Formats: sequence, C-alpha cells, structure tokens
Amino acid sequence: MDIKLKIGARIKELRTELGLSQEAFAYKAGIDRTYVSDVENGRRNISAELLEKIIIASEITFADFFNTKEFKK
Amino acid sequence: MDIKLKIGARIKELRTELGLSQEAFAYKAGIDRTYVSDVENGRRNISAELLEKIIIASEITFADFFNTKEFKK
DNA sequence: CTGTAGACTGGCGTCGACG
DNA sequence: CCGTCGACGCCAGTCTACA
Repeated sequence: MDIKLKIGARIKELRTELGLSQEAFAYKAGIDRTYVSDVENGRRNISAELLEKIIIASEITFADFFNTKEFKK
Repeated sequence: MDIKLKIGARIKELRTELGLSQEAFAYKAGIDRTYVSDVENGRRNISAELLEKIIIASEITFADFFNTKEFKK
C-alpha cells in the first residue's frame, strides 16, 4: 500500500480521536486546511517538517505515530 | 532539535551499520548520492516517499526507524 | 465541514563536476 | 569516499473560491 495513503489514514485517525474538524486541526498545526484534506486522502507527498507539525498537533510522538500495524511491514 | 537533523543522524547510523558508503547506499535506495549527503547532514527537508526508499534500503520498517529515544519526545 | 480546482512561489530531488 | 556547488524541472504547500 502506498505510503501516502498509510500516512493519510493515520492522520485522519488521530484527528478524529481528538474530535477536531480538518479546519480546526489545520489551524492547530499551523498549516493550510486544503492541504490537510489532500494529505488525508493520500494525494500529497508530505515533507518531514510538515509531518512534524501534524504529529505535534496530534499530541503524539514520531515513534507513536508510526507504532501501528501498518508501519511494521 | 531539528527534525531534519534527527532523521539525518538516524539514516547515517543505519547506513554505517550496514557497512555501506553513501554511494552504495544511494544506489541501493535508487536515489541521488549528493542528496544522501545533504539529508544525512540535516540540510534537506525529505519527503515521505523518499524516506520510504531510504527505510527500505536500510532493511528496516517505518516503526523501527522511529523507534529510538530521539523520536520519543 | 469537506473536496476539489486553479494559480502561484519556494524548495525538493537530480545531475555533472571538483576538491 | 564524502561535501559542496550551480543549474534545472517539477511538485510541495498556500490561498481563494465554489459546490
């Protein structure tokens, strides 16, 4: 499975767990709302720095972000 | 600490564990040699797809790549 | 609230070359 | 073997707007 899709799905999972809309989440992370939509749908090849912003907004660590079944193969 | 530096250090660590030169490693990953140099030195903001190529060449998973002390804070 | 589209700027990623 | 440089195409990331 495409890495962009895996990351997008994980972001959406974490965002919904926080009960935030894409707009509120994007604002919290300090990034563009339409980009969050694109990334969640696996349409964009995200960079390390932007992913860090998203991970911080998700109130999680890099290690935990990738500590899921999909990222262990 | 900058995320780019953390990732660069981790890549260098894994590459040297495999006993590969930057050139051999770049070839194995299918990417440019000079870019490996830049990334290892934290000078470039790498994308998810390229990082995936590097992780595969490192013979490791995304989960394990980030399963280190530096990525747990 | 979300998806998508168009337009735009900066920087990713490649390549050849040199110390 | 590695770092760095210049050049360059293409896409990351932003913004506005509409369904």
